[in-house]
Amino acid sequence: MAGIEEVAKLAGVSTATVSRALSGNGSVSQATKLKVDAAAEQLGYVVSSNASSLASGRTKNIGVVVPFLNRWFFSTVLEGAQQALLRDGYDITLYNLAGDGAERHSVFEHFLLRQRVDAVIAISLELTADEVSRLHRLKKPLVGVGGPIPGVRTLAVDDTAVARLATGHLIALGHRRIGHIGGVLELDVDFHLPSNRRVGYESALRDAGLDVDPALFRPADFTIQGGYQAAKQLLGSPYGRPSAIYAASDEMAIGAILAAKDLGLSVPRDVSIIGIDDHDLAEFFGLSTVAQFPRAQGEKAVQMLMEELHPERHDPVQSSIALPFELVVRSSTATPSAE
Amino acid sequence: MAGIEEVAKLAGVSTATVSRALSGNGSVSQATKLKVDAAAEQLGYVVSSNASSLASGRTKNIGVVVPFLNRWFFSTVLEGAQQALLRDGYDITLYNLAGDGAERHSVFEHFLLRQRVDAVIAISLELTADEVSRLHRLKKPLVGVGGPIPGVRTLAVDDTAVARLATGHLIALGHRRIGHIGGVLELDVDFHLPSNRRVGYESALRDAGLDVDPALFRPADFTIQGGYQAAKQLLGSPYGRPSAIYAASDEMAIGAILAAKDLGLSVPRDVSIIGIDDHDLAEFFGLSTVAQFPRAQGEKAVQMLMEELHPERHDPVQSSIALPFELVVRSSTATPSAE
DNA sequence: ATGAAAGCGCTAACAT
DNA sequence: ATGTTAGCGCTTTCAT
Repeated sequence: MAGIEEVAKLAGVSTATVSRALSGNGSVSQATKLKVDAAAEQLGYVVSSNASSLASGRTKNIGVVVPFLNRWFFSTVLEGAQQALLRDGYDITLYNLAGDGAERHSVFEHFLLRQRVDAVIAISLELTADEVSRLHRLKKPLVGVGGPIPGVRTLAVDDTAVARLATGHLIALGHRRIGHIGGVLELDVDFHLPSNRRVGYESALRDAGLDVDPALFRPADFTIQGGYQAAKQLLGSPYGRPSAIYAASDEMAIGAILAAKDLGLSVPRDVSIIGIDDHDLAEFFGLSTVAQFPRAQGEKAVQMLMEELHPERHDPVQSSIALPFELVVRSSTATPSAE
Repeated sequence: MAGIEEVAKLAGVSTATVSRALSGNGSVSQATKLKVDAAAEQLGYVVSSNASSLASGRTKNIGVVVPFLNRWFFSTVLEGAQQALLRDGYDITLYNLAGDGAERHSVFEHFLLRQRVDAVIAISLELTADEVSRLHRLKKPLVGVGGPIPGVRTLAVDDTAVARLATGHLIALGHRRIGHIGGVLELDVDFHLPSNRRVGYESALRDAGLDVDPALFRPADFTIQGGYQAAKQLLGSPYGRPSAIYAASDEMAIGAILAAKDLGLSVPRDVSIIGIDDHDLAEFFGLSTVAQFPRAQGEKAVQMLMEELHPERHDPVQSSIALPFELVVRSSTATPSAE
């Protein structure tokens, strides 16, 4: 393990100059920079992040906190963030809050606060006021993705508008009885999106002069399984069967498609189905959906943090950003067939 | 940010004693330990990981390298590892090698070597000899999960045996024409499992005195989509249609189930299908499979690293471990129907 | 543009 | 069992 001193010796300069040359902070002549780079290269020198962090107070490391890893949305945001950070020379330290409150507590008490990170990205996590204020007190920039955190800059699609768009699509096709598979309320206190996605649905119905029928709502857990079961119940009833279903996530929508098939119903002839997300599998299932772009969300979160961490290098921070979303019509939605 | 000095002052001891009391290294009387703990608690003191790492040479941080994040196997291993590490007070720094070689190169050149980690877990990644030797030179323990790395302790199920078990199950049911959906060879140089899973299939066939018919093999990319397309081709042919399909992953097997349905074939009456993994969705689809336990694999990888990092605290290292796997019979496999 | 030197906040000998 | 002290390997003033 070559140290900075050896590089300095080989390049014939002081360690201070090596540090400046390699980090880009402070001015170094073109000529010496070249010498230093060559020496570092030759020795295979890599800075010790610990020594560097200790001396500078910067860790070049971002903490990312997620509630789950094995869900498409989270892992995709994470991937986007990771790639953006890699470009800026940052590492990611991952905190997975799956599990009980004890785990969560320990993450905050002992891990995040260890000064191992320069900033934190919280994905779909509603942090408590206490957790937020601790981070603030440490002057760690914090940005949320996909879930509103009070007092924190958050990157999230307008869930109500998204829901209205999905529902509106069905209404525009002529559907009048539109079922909704939404989130379980008890589950996932961290999510507000289930209720927002329901609010948008209801407002779209009302705007179209349609009644909101509570019998047409089924809660589920955002999984394919959950969507399947909810859809079976919705579609099983011979009387009030909806001609269309709007599910609050693509995974649940896919479950609904499978349920319809198993009931012998044809999609979209007998029932139209739309989801939200544009999940990897949506295309395969021909699922109409409202796309959000989690990978881009991850990248944008990084960009926001970089602006806070390096104000000099960036244009002024835009405090609030409207995230894009987009209706994607595939083959799971169509005009309702004549009764 | 309270420092160790303030804690020492408050507790009325030296910083060395605080360090010992809090870390558990070195001996401290019960009484002073209590005092120190109280003082630290009162001040909200948390050690600076950088200062600690710099002084001790230990980072309490493990690097985890994965090729993808949004695949069930990887994220599940990662989750298992994360949870195990949390218990031991370790953080995870995540390196995602998705993307091109440049990214991979930069991960190794500049990230892993920054001395930010005490050890590395490589998931389903075949590291080059050069990459391995660099890690070795740095004396960083390295363990692989799910993919064989030459010269490195690897945790992996015996893929050949697993494949033989899956195929054997079909043979035992009486199937004679057994198709196989396996990995694309060009894709994923990092995986050897596709070929091992094919070798096991072929050897099971031969053991049973059955011919290996190359027409019954289709490559796919380990996704549901890929499995669907491969299965359509396998099942579409009216002549040589296999009575059973063994897919090298559950995701591909699920694709095969969907393909069978779309072709109007009933599973398992017209065709039996088995996969490998015991994916989250396997139960939902009634998929018979050979379960491996990725979460446990992640935990075990951590355990191995801990044994290397803290030999004193652990029983002697078992160098090689046979990982468990288990046939799970659900409703996608059955005796072939009479011709 | 470059160098000298004082820390960054801890840990680990070494003493006692 | 506890204190003293010398670093760990850098970055960053402050000079020049």
